[in-house]
Amino acid sequence: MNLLDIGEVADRSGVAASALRYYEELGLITSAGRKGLRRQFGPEVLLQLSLITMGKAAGFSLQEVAGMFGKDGQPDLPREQLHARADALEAQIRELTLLKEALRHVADCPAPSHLECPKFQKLLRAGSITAEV
Amino acid sequence: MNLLDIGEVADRSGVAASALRYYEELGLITSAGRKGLRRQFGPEVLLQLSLITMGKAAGFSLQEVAGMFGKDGQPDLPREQLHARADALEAQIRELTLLKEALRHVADCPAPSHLECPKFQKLLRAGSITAEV
DNA sequence: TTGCCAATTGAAGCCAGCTTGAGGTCAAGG
DNA sequence: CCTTGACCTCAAGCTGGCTTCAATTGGCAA
Repeated sequence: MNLLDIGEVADRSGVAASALRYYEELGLITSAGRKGLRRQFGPEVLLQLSLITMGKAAGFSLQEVAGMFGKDGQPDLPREQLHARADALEAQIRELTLLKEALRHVADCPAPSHLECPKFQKLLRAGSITAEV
Repeated sequence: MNLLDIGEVADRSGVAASALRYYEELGLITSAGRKGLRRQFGPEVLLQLSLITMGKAAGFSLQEVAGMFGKDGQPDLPREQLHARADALEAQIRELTLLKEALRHVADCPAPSHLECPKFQKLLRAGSITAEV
């Protein structure tokens, strides 16, 4: 059988064994059984972990990610939520882009105080989050 | 004088007063002085807070934000490092863009199991985040 | 059979980033 | 002058996502 020890899964997925146990506790993954005390994982867990890792990177909490999987690890995805999250990602990407431009500006603009440089202020104000200054 | 009470700053910036005190403790912002016990903030703090908020939204820790922009929005870093930072941001933006596309795909793809959809797998593998499956 | 070493458990600890609470101060308005 | 309420400090608490620890079990190679 191609069942995997937790250490094997940890190595292959890059997720720490302790984290795997934690995920199992939360119900994000399931072990196929035990050999003695030891959990044995089926190979599909690796793909599930990719999804989990991706979901985390996308800004979902583990609870939210858990909500995206049916009991059998089949994704059961709430379209609306996904689009909402994609929108949030887009917003974050915009922020990152602004930040990037701000950094480049600061690196290149010879003005003594950037906070007073109109170009810089414009960048700041472009953030949706920005206070009304 | 146009100095601001902490409550005023909180209102205008949308950042809670307790958070402002915390930021000051960390050295991210500075109060211009005190009136009795009360901190008085100069108006430039609002711009600084924009920067901080933007950095946070972009996923940086407060320490990192502090490193990018010192007080006054003056960077503590030499040009070269700033550009390196900006490059790193660009990479991060590419990652997030992939992620975003993966999310949209999942939201819209009618395949019964995304894990088996080749398009999806390709997206997964495009991310550096993915385990070697 | 023995011994090693990976895996097990439950509880506790850790970090960031604040928030909350208790108890105290003080500037301004009536 | 007195009250009010916004502010102060310091310490403790909270959430999420793990990690670490101590004590124990048991699979597998020799």
